[in-house]
Amino acid sequence: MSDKLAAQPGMTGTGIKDAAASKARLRLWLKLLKATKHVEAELRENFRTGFDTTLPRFDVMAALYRVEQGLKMSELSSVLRVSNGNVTGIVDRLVDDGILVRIPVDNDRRATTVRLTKSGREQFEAMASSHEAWIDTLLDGIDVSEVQHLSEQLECIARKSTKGED
Amino acid sequence: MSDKLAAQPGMTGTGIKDAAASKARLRLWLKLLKATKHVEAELRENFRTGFDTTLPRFDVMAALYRVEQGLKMSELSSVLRVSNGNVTGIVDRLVDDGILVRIPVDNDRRATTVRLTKSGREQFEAMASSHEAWIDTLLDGIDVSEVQHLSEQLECIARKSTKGED
DNA sequence: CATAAAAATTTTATGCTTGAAATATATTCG
DNA sequence: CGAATATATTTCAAGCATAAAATTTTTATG
Repeated sequence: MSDKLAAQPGMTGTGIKDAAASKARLRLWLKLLKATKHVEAELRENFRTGFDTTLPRFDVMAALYRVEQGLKMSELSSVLRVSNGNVTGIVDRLVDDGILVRIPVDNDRRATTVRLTKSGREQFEAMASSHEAWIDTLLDGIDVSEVQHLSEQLECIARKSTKGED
Repeated sequence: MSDKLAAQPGMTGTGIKDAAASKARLRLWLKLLKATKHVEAELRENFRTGFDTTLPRFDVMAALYRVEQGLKMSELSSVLRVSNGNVTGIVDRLVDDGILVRIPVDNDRRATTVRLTKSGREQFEAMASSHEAWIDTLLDGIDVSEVQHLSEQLECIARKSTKGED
C-alpha cells in the first residue's frame, strides 16, 4: 500500500519531498541502528568475559596490527575516526598494559609512533580469531548470497564520509 | 567468483565451517558499523549545532513522546536498551532543563514515572521533524525500492535480541 | 508479624567520547 | 634571524555507557 506515493523519476530535483520514502528511510535507519547496537553489545560482552578487554581497545590493536611499523597518534585517530584526545586515553592504558609502545619520531619531536609489542601482537591474534567467529554467529541470519548486495547498499551510506578505502 | 565456496544446504549442522562466508560476514559487519557510525556522527553534529542537545537525550524524549502518560525508569531503560544507571543520569539532566518531570507512582514508593513536559513535547516535535529530514538526506544513496528488502535482512540480525516489537 | 527475598532505582568506579583549550615543536616568510 | 602560523599531541570539562554495589520499598513466607 501507499505505493502511489513512491518517488517518480521525473520528480528528481523538483524540490518535492516524498513523505512515504522519508518515513521508510527513517524506519530503515532505526533498524540499522538496532542491528548494529545489538551486535556491538554482544561483542562488548564477549570481549569483556573472554579477554577482559573492550571493543575500542580491540579497534586500536586491529589498526596497528595491519601496520607493523606502527602509526602516529594522528594517523591512528584518522584511521579509527575518533578524536585525538580519545586515542590518547586508550593508548595510555594499552601502553600501561604492555600491549603498545610509544616510539619517538625522528626529526619531529612533536609526534610519536605507536606500535604493538610482541605480546600485543600475540594477544591480538587470539582475539581476532574469536572476533571473527563471534561475527559469523551473530550474522548467521543473513544469507551469504545477500552479503555482497547488502555491502553495496551500505557503501552508499558511508560513501560521503571516506574516499572509500575500506 | 568464489561462489563454489558458498554454503551448501547439505552442509548445515555438519560442524564444517565456511571460511569464505565467515570473512564475507566480517567485511559486511565492518561496513555496517562504518555506515552506522557515519550517520550517528552526522546526527550528533546536527543535534549539537541545531538544537544544542545530544542523540541520547533525543532518544529518551522520543521514547516518552510515544507514551503520553510517561514511563517508569525501568521501562525507559528497557525500551532504550541502556542500563538503569545511564537512564538516571540522562533523565536528571532533562529534568533540570525542564523537559521532563518525575512523578511518584501510586502504591509503589520505589518507582517513579517520567513524562515529557509541555515544553518538552514541543521541543521534541521540532527536533523530530529535523531528524527525519536529516535521515532522509543521509540515506538518500539508498534506493527506496531496496528499503523493504534491506530492512528484512537487518531484522535477521536483531531478531535474537527482541521479540520484534518496534 | 517478622524476616527473607524480590524489585525499582540510585550510586559508584571505570572507561569511552567529544570539542575546545593548552602545550610543544616545526615551518614559513619578512 | 625572528615572529607568525601551522602541526602533533595532550589536557580538560562534560556527558554517555556499563557493571556492580548500595538503598529503599514491596512482596512472600514461615
